[in-house]
Amino acid sequence: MNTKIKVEKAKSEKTKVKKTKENILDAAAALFSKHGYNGTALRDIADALEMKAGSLYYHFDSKEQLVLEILTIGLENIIDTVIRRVEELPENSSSKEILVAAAKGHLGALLEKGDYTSTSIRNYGQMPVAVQKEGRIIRDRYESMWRKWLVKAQERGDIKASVDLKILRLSILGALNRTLAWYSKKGDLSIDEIAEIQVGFVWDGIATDDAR
Amino acid sequence: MNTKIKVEKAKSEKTKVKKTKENILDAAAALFSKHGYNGTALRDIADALEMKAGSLYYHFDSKEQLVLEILTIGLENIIDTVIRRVEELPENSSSKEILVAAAKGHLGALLEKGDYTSTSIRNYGQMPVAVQKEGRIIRDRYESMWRKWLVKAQERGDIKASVDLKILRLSILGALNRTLAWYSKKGDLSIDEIAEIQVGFVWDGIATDDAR
DNA sequence: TTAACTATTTAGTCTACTTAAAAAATTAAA
DNA sequence: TTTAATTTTTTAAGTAGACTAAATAGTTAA
Repeated sequence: MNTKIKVEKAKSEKTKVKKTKENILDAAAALFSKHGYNGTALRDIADALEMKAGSLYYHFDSKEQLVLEILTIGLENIIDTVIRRVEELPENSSSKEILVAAAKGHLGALLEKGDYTSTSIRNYGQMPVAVQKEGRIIRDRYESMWRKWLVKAQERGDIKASVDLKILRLSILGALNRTLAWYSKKGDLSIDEIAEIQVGFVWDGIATDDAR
Repeated sequence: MNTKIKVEKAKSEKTKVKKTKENILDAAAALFSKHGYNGTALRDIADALEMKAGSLYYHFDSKEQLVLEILTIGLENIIDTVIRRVEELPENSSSKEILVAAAKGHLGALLEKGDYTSTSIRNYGQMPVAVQKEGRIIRDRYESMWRKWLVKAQERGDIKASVDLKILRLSILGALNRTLAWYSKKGDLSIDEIAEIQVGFVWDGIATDDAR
């Protein structure tokens, strides 16, 4: 078989087909983000690209698979952002600094990234159950990063030995994710400030010395 | 006009019509809870009651309105449970005790109530946007109860003056709601214990004295 | 018994996802 | 360049599910 030519062909094809697929993903992400999963018909996506709805099926098996790809890209995006923020820290950073950096990355990705991330988070609940299940796999990978940071902090003696790290992790992420529901750019607090405040609550506690 | 008779008639009708409507709500809540909003066809609901799908429209204007009624009942359920738990406390309870009781009520309603509550929470994201918007009105009423408790605690000097109560409230509820995603009856912790732990994190803080 | 009202069914419309076959466009080979 | 093969898009029809209007059945009041 003429492998050389085959590879050449594959390469030139790829750039073209891939481009179309990318365009579809972009248009879909933008529409899902604005009108939700159920509020966006394949027709709408096709219209935005001056195609017919049926044509989308050459590139995707179903609407479900289409949104799954968007979800995956969006979630990877969050993971990358958080990792970067933590890696940017100096070597000798404190446990609290690491958690704050991770929280800032998490909120930043959630609140100010583009259509893919926003579709992934805001419309997660609307997606078909099968898609949500796939998303959970990526999320688990993400959460294990947090698990690592928390274990390290406890081993260092910075987090009380009595603290249940699993519940802690889920509490922190639950609190951070909830921010999506109320954050507004017009508010007087920046995303970084909100992250710092939320980690601060759980790190230092909110009670006065009298009340403990 | 013969008002007397009209009222009489209305009364006897009501019990009968209301019964049918109630049956529809019950069947729908059970199915939504199990298969989700989009995963449940009106056909399925009608089948469960040995009716035809079209008949449902005599009792409800739309699928949307049907799920809205279920959502409302479920949310009211949570509010009632939380209020009851807090009112059961002795007069002189501490701020922390009040918050813990509210958290227990919140988690209890979320995790162990019936189909209405579980539909309201688990499928909230799947519901039509208009329904979610309605739900938000009730949720706001609920959150203002929390606001009240927190303000009181801060006025008493039990919560640090520097704490932003709005962010605190949203953090706590975010953390509690997230429990729905991971709680399992088979776990070794009871619902009350989880509530106590989560409030404990934010009340006392997780850091060791060394790390602050 | 009849008239009015209540409740349910039937039959069909509409929208949106999906599929299969046909057509068009592109690429490779002769 | 022409032909053949392959890729991509469109067309047209199929299906499912929400919804509607008209017909029918059942119930209550006079």
